[in-house]
Amino acid sequence: MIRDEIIALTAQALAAAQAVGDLPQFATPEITTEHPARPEHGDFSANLPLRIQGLARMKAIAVAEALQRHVPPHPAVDRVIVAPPGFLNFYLAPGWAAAQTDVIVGEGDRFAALDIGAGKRVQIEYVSANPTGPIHVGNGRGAAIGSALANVMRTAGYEVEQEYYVNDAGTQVAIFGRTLYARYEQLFGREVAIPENGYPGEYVVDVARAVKDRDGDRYLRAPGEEPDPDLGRVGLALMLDGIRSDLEHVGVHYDRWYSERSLMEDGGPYAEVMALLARQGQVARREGAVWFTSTDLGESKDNVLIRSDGQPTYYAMDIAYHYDKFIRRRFDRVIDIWGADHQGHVSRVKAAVTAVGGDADALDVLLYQLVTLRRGDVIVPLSKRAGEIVTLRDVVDEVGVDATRFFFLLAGANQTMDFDLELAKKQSDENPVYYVQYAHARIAGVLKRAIEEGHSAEGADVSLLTHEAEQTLLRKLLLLPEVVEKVVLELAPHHLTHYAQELASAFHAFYTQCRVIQADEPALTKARLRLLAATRIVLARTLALMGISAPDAMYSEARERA
RNA sequence: GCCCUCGUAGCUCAGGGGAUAGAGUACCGGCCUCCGAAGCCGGUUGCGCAGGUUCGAAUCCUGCCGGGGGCACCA
Repeated sequence: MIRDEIIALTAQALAAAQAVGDLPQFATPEITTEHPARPEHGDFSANLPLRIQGLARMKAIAVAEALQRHVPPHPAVDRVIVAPPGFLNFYLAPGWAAAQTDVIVGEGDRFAALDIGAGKRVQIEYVSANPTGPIHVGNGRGAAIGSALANVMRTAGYEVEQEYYVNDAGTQVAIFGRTLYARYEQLFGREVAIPENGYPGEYVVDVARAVKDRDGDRYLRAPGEEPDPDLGRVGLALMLDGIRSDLEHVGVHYDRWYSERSLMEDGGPYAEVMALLARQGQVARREGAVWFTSTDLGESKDNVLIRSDGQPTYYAMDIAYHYDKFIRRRFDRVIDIWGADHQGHVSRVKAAVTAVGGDADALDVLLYQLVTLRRGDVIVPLSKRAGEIVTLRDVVDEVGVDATRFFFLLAGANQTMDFDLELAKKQSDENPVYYVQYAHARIAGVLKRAIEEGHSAEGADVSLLTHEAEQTLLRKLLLLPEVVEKVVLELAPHHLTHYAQELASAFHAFYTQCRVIQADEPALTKARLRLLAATRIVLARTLALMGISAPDAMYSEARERA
């Protein structure tokens, strides 16, 4: 990408200046550039002179001037200017920027594809919500982040596998089974209460009804008897179908649904990893339980692996799961995306990964802050155990898939986020996603009209793209590779939404100022059609990375009403 | 009490060592004989507080204040 070429030019200038003695010799620090906030400061700015003024024992301005003399010529660079207090500012050549439209159109869907990943296998596990309840709003945030990150990392050259860890074992599942059985019994007229710590949600009744409609009373036992464990499994499978369908509905697809229960199977990771830890002397039996002696690894405390009732803890299962990720399946990188309420779990899992022979540095745990859900001024509890449950499906039905995903990607994962359902509903027509999609629809509209009127970009002379609005738009197009890189390096897909808005804004400004189709300006028309084609590709790419559609026409409820 | 995280415009959020801190929304005022006005242009408002490091701090460090999360033989 062009930014790397600017960096290379700066490095070459430094080496050349040192070679002829304009600058003294010293170890070269890492060279970076940034995009100046003000356009008059150029397209790229290097602060190298400021950073090495001490090493060079010269004033930053003098260093900058020395570097400036040695920057090799480059077709992309129009000029290099020294600016106080010691910046080296690069200005792109307008003709070169315009010519990039040909590159973009030529690369098409491959534009902004990078090779940071170098084919490394990365596993991204996200959502992984308990199948004891429907997918709710908080899970939706994890879904949007994980899915977008997977898209971007694939574009950046990683081989990505997306996975959902299904918690189909353990205490909560057992409680769900008992709740379901109580609901099931109720459907047959028995006056039983759901368990005290059970799941009060109506969806459990729906599941019970679905089972009854399909299988009748085959899971019914004599009053007072323990529930049939098969009922729990059947119920869980139905819940999972719902979860899968809710996620598919918002465009989230997994390569694999990994069953927690399967960890326990014969020859499975659980037995193997427990034996490994025992062999390494990292377990201890105390107070009837089996502990992982993680304090030896720098953890603040030991943790229970097997409870005194013989049941493995969630932590033990998670160790087995990560053993499977790192040792058995040998992923080069593993990214877990969790709600911030799992924050305390991070260092424990990393310690365990190290203990079982994995590389803890290859594990990134991306925590997203919980979503505060509101209806106006009223806080809606997200907990599945509380009365009102607002599902992801509810939100999507109200504001649409595209707006939901865009909204979740608007804030950085570390930022707590407000999701006001009333506002989201009210603003559905003004959501920023429509601003971005509208840009795409406008382009599609013009291109369609151009074809109808017999125009094409064939043989376009893009050097005619000299208007300020055209040049601004061109520069935005060239930014996508940098955005992709930033998202990957920071594991921060929210940069996509902000870029998308900037790009759309640059396009709308261009559209207003520069008429594309002009019968009496055939050459300019061709050039602008080429610019439109390139813009459309970049915009569609950006939307696709976010998992948002790029419509050729906007659905127009507002216009139909008008 | 200890650990993590966040305090940026009225509101929702970017920016996370650079040059005059941005966007959306809200509010005010302009712009359709012309490719879609779900658009464009202009105006108003801000880095929680106090020290420190640096040529330069919204950004890094320390303390304080405030919000959220965590510190189970829960997941």
